[in-house]
Amino acid sequence: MFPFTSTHFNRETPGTIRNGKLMAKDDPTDGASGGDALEAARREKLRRIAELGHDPWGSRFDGHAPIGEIRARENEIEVEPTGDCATGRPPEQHGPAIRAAGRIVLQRNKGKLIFIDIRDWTGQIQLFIGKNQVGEENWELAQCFDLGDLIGVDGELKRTKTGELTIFVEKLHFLTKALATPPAKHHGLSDPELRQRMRYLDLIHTEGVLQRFLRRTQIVQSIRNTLSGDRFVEVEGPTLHSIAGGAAARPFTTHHNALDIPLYLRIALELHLKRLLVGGIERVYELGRVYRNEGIDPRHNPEFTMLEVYQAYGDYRSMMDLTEKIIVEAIRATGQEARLPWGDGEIDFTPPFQRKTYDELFREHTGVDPGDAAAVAALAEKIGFDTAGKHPDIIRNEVFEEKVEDQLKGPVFVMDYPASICPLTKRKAGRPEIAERFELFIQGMEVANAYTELNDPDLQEELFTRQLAGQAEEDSMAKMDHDFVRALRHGMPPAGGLGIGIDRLVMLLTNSQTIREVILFPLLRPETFG
RNA sequence: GAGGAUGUAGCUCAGUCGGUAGAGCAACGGACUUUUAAUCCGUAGGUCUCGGGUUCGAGCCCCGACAUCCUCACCA
Repeated sequence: MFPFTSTHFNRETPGTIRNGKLMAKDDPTDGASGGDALEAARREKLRRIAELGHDPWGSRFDGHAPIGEIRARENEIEVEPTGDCATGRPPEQHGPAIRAAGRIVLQRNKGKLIFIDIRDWTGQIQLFIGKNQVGEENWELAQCFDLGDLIGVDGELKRTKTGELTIFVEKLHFLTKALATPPAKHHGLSDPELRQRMRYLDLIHTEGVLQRFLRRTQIVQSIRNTLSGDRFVEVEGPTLHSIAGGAAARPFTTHHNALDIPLYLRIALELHLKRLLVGGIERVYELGRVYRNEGIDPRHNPEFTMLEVYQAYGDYRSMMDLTEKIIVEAIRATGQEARLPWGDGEIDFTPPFQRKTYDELFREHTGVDPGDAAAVAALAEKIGFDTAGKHPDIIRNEVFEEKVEDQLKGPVFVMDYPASICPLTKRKAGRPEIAERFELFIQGMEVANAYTELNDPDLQEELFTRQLAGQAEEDSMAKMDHDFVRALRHGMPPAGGLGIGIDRLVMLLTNSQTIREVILFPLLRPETFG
């Protein structure tokens, strides 16, 4: 039995019901503003649903098939050649018995006949509800349906006269009332702010959004599969750091009460994963959230998902092969081919990706010899950079970021960076000014960053110190991580390490031009209610 | 942090020169048993983001605030 009486659900419905219809005299919309009137009408129907003996908030509903699977049973419909085109009477059909559940997204009332489209996360299908076919009880219940309600149905899968695959309903189940009005049925939500704040509505009503986020899941799952297939193990490092290291970024700060110490949300996974290399976990990765207290734009969100992988006895070339494999497999996992659409154009992910050196690309895009410090400085001045007192590598890199990176449509591995801007990277044998590092650029975006990891504790300590000298004192990231250096003193195997920005990779693999399209709940200022 | 754009009904959007606030969808009432953006008739729905100012009169002009978007800055 349903222990529900109207009073459980009736907040304060100003209208009254006679003969099941709202009487104009006591119209709940009377004097109410638009939104309130819409909700009042829905609450009134909710009350009637309870009166009819149904729980407006539903309960467990077993045995229903995903709509996508139901649609695939179309070929089970048998048609007997008894149709009569002249009278419009459809031919006799026999289809499989179906139980489905979903949200009402379209409704067309046609006298003693209602067509409803319900949707679940696998698809959408039409329902046929005829007054004479479903009986009085079901028909009364159907009068209480609004767009957005969740219902279940039992019926037979057949086709209408126009050939539309349809569940001819025999019994209705009420699963959940929607008190709020959904967006316009064909325009959906277009206000980007509403789409982000009310992602639940965006997922239901904006074309392609649900598919995009499911595809994100496929990509992440594929990455785990690829790594696991290569015998990498996944671990979980701490997200609360007393020293936020492994990258240069401003951290979020917080505080632990019992220990009474300041803490930082992690800005990278690197330093703890390398400690695990020391500890003998020879192939290790973490796929998790990092936090950087910096600006927000179409390519940056304050919290984002990072993959970092470390492989003992590898180097940055092993990481290049792995990066390519991870991306190619991810594309396959989403059911796509190597040439992916991107805006008006496309990106060709056919391996092998281009591999070019930093110097090569510098020369190519600036026409200046990267080894000619004076010429590079002159170019920097021309662009408008302040070069006074700066290390030539820093100047060169500023020019590289300004003039080269945007041009790298890629995918292209940029190899062999100036050592002085890579404090965690091993130097090339015999060429201490070059670091064994690559970054993968696609559409001007840095998607991956990898090193042959520096495992010389003395050099690491020196580079930390040198880095500190150039940092502002209040910059909390600029702290020597003594424990990390101590770990290196116990011997970290030569290794390759890789970081991939998952959100950016998902952008590229889902043709999404902003990072907020691939993050379910991007950071927004809190909304003020009331 | 700087500059620009936007903010009107639940949703999507018009709103001319400063002169009574508009449409579609959704809602409510009515007709309709093969519709599919159903159709048709009728009704109702507004703190024009918020606060000041100018004006006889402001959705519109001016100032400020708030939010979002874009560009730039920041970002190993």
